[in-house]
Amino acid sequence: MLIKEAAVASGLPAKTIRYYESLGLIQSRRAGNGYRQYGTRDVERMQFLARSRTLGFSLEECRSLLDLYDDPTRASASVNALAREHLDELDEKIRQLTAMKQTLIDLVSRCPGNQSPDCAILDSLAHGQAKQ
Amino acid sequence: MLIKEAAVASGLPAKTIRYYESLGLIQSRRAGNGYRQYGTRDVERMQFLARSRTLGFSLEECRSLLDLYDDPTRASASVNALAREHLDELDEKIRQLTAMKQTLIDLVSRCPGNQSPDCAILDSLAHGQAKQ
DNA sequence: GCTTGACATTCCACCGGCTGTAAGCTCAAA
DNA sequence: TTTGAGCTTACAGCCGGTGGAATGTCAAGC
Repeated sequence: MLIKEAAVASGLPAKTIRYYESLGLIQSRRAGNGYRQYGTRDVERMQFLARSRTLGFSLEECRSLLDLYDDPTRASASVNALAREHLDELDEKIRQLTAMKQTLIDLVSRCPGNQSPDCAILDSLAHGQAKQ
Repeated sequence: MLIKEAAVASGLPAKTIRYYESLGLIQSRRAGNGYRQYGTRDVERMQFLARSRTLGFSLEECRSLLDLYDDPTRASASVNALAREHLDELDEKIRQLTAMKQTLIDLVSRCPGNQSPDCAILDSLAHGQAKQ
């Protein structure tokens, strides 16, 4: 199949498939006219990448996951460790975003939100009085 | 004061101060030798930006916040609306990351994490069986 | 046979928010 | 006078794509 069909089948934009190939995450055969040609295995690989990205793995992590997937002698402990590390990264991001959110909720609650110029949000940004 | 002192005082790296100036978020006077010279007001502006960034506002949102800060005829409702929009963005990001986290927790719990190659994480990435 | 339109190709630029590096200028201290 | 720190500009790179230009290929319709 051609790239567009593979794109539809995998959920990755054609542009992204070419980009992933340039990074060595995907290979392709070429037809006589230079067009990329894909089979079921290729689409499965694309879906693997799409799902990994959906879980927030970086492309380098995706590369490691694909390497493990391709290696029949892998230990599931390796995959597990990679996933746990990513879980830690997710936790840290969630923690940071939640801290931002809480501070902002507090500020918004103390800003009258009317026609007056007085605003706890700007005061806090200007003078660092995030709390009280 | 010179850029390094302003950097220490504001918490922004000197490089970032120059970058913000290139975007028009900060202005600077120049001494005869071409060196940037900053005063207390400039450092306060940098701190304003640093705090806004800490809360996750984009640089364009920071620009709007600074514009409002500079405008004595502003309505706090404008600031409030900007903050609430950002709060929505934060909520959405947290929601996505939490969804990733939950899926990953589930997968990790079903991966033995031993020397065997069988792994629920890879199975799920390969065949989409995220649940069960 | 010719045109049209939907595909395909490569290559380069851009997004945000910096960060690193290189080449060169300025200045105070030893 | 020379060193070394600090300043300047300009360009490249990071991540994960996305957009666009210029060009090539192919099947269908006239």
